[in-house]
Amino acid sequence: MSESNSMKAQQAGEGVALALDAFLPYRAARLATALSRALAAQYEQRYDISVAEWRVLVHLTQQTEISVRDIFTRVDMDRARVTRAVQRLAARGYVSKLVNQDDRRLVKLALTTSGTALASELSALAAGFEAEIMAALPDGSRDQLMAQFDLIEAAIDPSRPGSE
Amino acid sequence: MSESNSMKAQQAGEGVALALDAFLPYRAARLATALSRALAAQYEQRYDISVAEWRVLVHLTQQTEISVRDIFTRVDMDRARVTRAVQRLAARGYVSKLVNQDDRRLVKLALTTSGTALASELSALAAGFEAEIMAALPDGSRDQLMAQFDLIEAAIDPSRPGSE
DNA sequence: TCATATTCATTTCAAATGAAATGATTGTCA
DNA sequence: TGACAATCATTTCATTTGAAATGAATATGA
Repeated sequence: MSESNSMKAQQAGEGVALALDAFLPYRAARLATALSRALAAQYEQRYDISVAEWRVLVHLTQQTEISVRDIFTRVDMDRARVTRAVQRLAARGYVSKLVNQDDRRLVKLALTTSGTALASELSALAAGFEAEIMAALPDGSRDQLMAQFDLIEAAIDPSRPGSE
Repeated sequence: MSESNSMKAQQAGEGVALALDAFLPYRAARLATALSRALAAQYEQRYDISVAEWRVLVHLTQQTEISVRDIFTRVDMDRARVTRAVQRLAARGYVSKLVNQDDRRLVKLALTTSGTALASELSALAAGFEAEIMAALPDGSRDQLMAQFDLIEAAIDPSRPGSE
């Protein structure tokens, strides 16, 4: 209320003022947390499921008879985080956990019947959530976004080239 | 040893298999952590700066004489997280922390001389990092991405309409 | 075959996180 | 004016996180 507005941008470091609002890593982080929070708000209380658990469930929807390692390499979570998410899901009967008899170090995860049902509900919820957002974007935006994301990820880590 | 492999994909939930690799919230989260990690790898050890500290520094580059609240509302961090980042930065002499005399509940943050220097180095580093990535994308991708991000954020939270 | 290295999943432990409590200050309104 | 509500920064405390340690199983190589 009394700051002389003449010295507003004085200290701003001359030439090197990074435009934070147009800085990709910052914007990507902001976008991701906004999406994650909004989506989680729809299932966290209703189903008492955490983000990590959600990811494991949905991943098991895609491939079953899978190990902890398969998940955390593919889903970008810590090994410990996956282990703990699986523990909670198994304790509640959504996921079955058997020892892989071909390699007894590995765990063989799969959805149970109720886990399959839950995953279906969650998937439908998620698809609806995303559809609402996508409706605000021009046609073809999803493909465009995914293509751009692929390129960026490839540029960051050349050893993880797009597919597989 | 006992699972008949004839029941491989049986459990996969029929119709509702969400395509995780094309699911926006998941891809945004993956992208954001990949970017954050790759960037942080460039400054964390070299300057001993955390992600939260980096954000506060860069934010102070844009506007000075600012409060904790100004930062955490704009930069999408917890109040406590901002407070702690500021504490560490102040302890190392990068940020000055004064009481705002017009409203003594508020804190008046600003970069010190060495803080300005550090922020400049970090900004240059970040700009270079981003430029490398952007070089892998078609021209105009940044504007396109930012426009799409704006639309998505607006769709998520209509009360936070793009600018301001 | 046996010793060693490697690969998993899990656990441990210290650090980070965030929701709620606290203390200090300012705003509101009777 | 004075009581009460609201706002701000910080602290507290319980939970979450992830790096490293652990234990179990398999691979490798002498």
